[in-house]
Amino acid sequence: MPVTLKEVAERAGVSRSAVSRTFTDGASVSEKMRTKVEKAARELGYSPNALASSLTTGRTKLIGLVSNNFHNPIFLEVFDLFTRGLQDRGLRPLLVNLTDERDPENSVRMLRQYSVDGVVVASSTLPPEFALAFRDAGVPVVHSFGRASSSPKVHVVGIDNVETGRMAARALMARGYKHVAFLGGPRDATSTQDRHKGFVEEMALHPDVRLTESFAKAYSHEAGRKEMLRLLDDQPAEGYFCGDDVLSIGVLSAIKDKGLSCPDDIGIIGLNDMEMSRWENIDLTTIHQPIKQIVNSSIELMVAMLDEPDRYPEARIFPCSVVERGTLPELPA
Amino acid sequence: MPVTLKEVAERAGVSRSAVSRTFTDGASVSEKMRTKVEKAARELGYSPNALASSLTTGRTKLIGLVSNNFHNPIFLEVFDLFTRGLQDRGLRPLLVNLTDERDPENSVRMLRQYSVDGVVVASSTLPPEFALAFRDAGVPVVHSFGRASSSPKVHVVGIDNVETGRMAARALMARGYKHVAFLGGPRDATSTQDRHKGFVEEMALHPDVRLTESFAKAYSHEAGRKEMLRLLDDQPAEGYFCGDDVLSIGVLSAIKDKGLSCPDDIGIIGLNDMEMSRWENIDLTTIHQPIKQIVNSSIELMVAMLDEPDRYPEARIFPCSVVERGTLPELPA
DNA sequence: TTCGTTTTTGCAACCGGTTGCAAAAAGCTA
DNA sequence: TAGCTTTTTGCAACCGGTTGCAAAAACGAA
Repeated sequence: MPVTLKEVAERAGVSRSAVSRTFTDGASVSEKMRTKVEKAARELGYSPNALASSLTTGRTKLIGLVSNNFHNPIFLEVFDLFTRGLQDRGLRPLLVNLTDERDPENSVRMLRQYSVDGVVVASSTLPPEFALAFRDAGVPVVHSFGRASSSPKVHVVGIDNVETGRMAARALMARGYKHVAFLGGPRDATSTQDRHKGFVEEMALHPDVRLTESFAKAYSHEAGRKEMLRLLDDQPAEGYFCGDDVLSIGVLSAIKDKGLSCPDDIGIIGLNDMEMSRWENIDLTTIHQPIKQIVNSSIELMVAMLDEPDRYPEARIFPCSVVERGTLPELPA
Repeated sequence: MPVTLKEVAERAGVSRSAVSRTFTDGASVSEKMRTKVEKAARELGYSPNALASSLTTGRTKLIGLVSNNFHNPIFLEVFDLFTRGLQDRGLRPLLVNLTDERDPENSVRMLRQYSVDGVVVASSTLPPEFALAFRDAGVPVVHSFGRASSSPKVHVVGIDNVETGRMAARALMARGYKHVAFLGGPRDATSTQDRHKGFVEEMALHPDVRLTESFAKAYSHEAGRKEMLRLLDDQPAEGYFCGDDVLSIGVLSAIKDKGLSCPDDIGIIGLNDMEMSRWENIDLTTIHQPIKQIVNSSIELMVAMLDEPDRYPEARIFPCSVVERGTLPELPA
């Protein structure tokens, strides 16, 4: 059983308020009082109960961190950045795994029971309704890796997925391919839809080039591999823009399995530039998504919202860029 | 601002206790009262404040999930299993990232401020002092993937790392190698020490076989790759037991880089059998660590401890087994 | 219908803190 | 040293719940 304020007060021979004040910064306490209380606290090994104080202050410093894809290694990087960034600001992440959860209300209720100060939805595949549900419940929310609507209802930090689609198309066109393909992530994810849109738009400028399209069931290795194995049975394209990196790696695995080689037989460009894509035995050409900036910006936004809950929603969009590696042929000079 | 108990009580025209009771199971409430209160609660959109109730019950249902390696993909699997398993039991994981944290006291203080009901230390590299510090603070603790001491001070769930070392040695010996090597993880991790011990012990039975040893700085791709590149400049062994899977993959990358091939020039066996090792373009021969069982058992143990805090500490050890894949030559028939 | 039992309900105190307010102490000026 | 300000301190109420206890209500038996 932990030491309480009252015990410290008794030992120091002062009132409970005095103890409370020495532990709240900005409160008025004399130097003499402070040292006396701190001494007693140290001797007793006291540290204040954050949850009890939240009752009166209305602040728990708890932030819900909501995600749904625990099979995509990029989220390990995302969790690392979020946990450290939040910790550095004295906030604590309450991790929520929404795999298999379809009802936003459910998660809202759960996080509200814990009076989280805010919620970060970190996912490009969760429908916008989740972020909205939190907003409607009066909880500050940031949707990281979400879609930047033109009239955003919630704060969004991420990238312009339509533009990345165009970028990928241009990268493939630069190779002179005559048949390219879009192999997207799950159809209902806004990120997939936007990347698809941009890709198709850009390809419309090249009516002579054949374009095929398909979609994997998830942003995962297995889904990418399965879909590609299917495609390879038919008439595969020369170059593929894959939904994301982990999906790309699944695709690479399928290509290798069929005895084909990348980039000689088939070229691949992914999206994310996760750590693994840099590994020399993967060496994936991909579009860099600045996740560090996105996460840090999300955290800053969250912190700002804690002081200003009705802050006007904004979209923060970070530019991406192609990282040339080994899964597309070298560019002609 | 959320609805409170009091408001529900007023609307239903009953006492606050009555409302409280309808939301605590096992409490005595008449059917009539229950429906009346539930109606009012529904209309107001009330859900009880878990933190406030924790004040009197002494239970927050918050579990600290402590880890320090966010660069090893296996931990994404571990987080997935933990978050889901805890959620299923009505518990909530408070994620703590201990990268760069050297002082156990610090993390203890932090988690105590949030009155977590228990702590799971999920790491094979954190020194036992961390788990001990929690225990000494009177917080139920399970060390998952920790070392099973003969006189355990805290609950440990994991594998017999010494035995895995022996296993790996036998697997390499079965290939008839005359020069094998141990390429461990960080020297100060108990898991590294134990795997090393077992490996050396088993190799002592083969005095004719040359044995070399080295250690990478972390269980990470980069560390494995760096160390292997260094080793390859000298006189490499024929077969390597690598600290874990992600390290193995780093090693594979180094091998490929030097124009060598695996398993023809050099054989590799890892440890963990993480999802990625099954990927066809990695196809790592490795020792399977039953992480699903370990995680679930850890959770069960934690749940048991919540009811029985002074439960006598036990070690739960799960057997491992070699998974034959593509990075060791096929076994002679 | 009455009386003893059992169940249901409300009161009030408490969990571990915070905070507005007024009294007490300290500081300053003359 | 008196008189006025400013700072420090303690009191007491409150945050949103829970719970032991006793009163009230419902039940059952005679």
